[in-house]
Amino acid sequence: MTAEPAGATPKPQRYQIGEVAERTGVTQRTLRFYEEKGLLDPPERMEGGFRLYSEDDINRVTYIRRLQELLGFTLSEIKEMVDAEEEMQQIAATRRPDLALSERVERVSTLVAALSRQLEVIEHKVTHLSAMKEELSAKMTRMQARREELLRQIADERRKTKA
Amino acid sequence: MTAEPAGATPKPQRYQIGEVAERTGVTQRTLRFYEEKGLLDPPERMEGGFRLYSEDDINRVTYIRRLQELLGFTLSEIKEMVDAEEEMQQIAATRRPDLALSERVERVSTLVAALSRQLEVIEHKVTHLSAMKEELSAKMTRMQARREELLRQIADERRKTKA
DNA sequence: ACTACTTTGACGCGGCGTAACCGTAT
DNA sequence: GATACGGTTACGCCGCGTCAAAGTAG
Repeated sequence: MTAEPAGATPKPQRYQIGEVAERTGVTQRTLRFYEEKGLLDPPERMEGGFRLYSEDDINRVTYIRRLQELLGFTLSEIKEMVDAEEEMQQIAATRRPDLALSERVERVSTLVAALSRQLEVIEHKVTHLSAMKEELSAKMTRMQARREELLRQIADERRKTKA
Repeated sequence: MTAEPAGATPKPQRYQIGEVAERTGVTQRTLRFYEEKGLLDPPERMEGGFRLYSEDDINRVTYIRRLQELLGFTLSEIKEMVDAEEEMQQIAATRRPDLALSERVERVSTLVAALSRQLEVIEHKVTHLSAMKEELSAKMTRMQARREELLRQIADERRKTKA
């Protein structure tokens, strides 16, 4: 019986901190640290106190890491962003679509602002990286040529010594 | 007479730490710190002890910063790279091209290795950034649509109230 | 003699790494 | 009950930011 009884909540998969660390590529220390700083909200625990993370938690971690490593945002900047995102989802889940219409516009707007900030950073980085790439590959070819030249000189040297 | 007397060394431009900081976009603290860590070699000083940087020093700083910010290398990784680069230039300048031929091949090789490492990182970053960009712009359009929708709802609301 | 700039300390902070010591899972 | 894994606490490191107190440049 792997099928769910109709109407039952399909018991959601949970992961211990070690597996989450492996899958996300961060250390356990980092996971606890993010929690401490409010970037991850406190996960469930089992009886003995072991943390149990959900898939959503994992996605959040990879999201945080990308903002950090690829875009270079600080953790406090990232916190603002994930907070905004979270508020959004709560609003989307709430079934009182009325009452706070202008509020909701506000949230969406701040989220759009955050997204466009991120997009700007990305484009900035991509252009600079491309320029750097050109430069480096040019230098690379020069160096390889130089290396060839030196190797030829060494070969000549050896022939002389033989003769 | 702005022309150089024949054979005279055209007095090289030097800059104080403040100007260097401005031009490179780092703080004075950072410049002193890089020097302390051996990333910049100690610049000249004037009588009273003020640092005097050359154009080469400035280029080095911007080079360091790009490796840091765009590629995400640590300062110790960067130190290895600039050290290799420096050795190369010394070898290129030295007018005893013989004697250390195999040595020179070694240096060039390590430099090529460093360059290809950098290129790898660049390509890795560019692909991930592009993917992220697609994702974000998709989300962006969704959010903007949502915003429009909400604004329309608000307009409707107002018409009702009026009526 | 003024003002702007620079010097060397020294402490602080963000973002974790790394034990240490103890409790939990299986 | 042995072995692997996780919990908290605490100190350390990197890459600087930020005074503070004193000296130099022009």
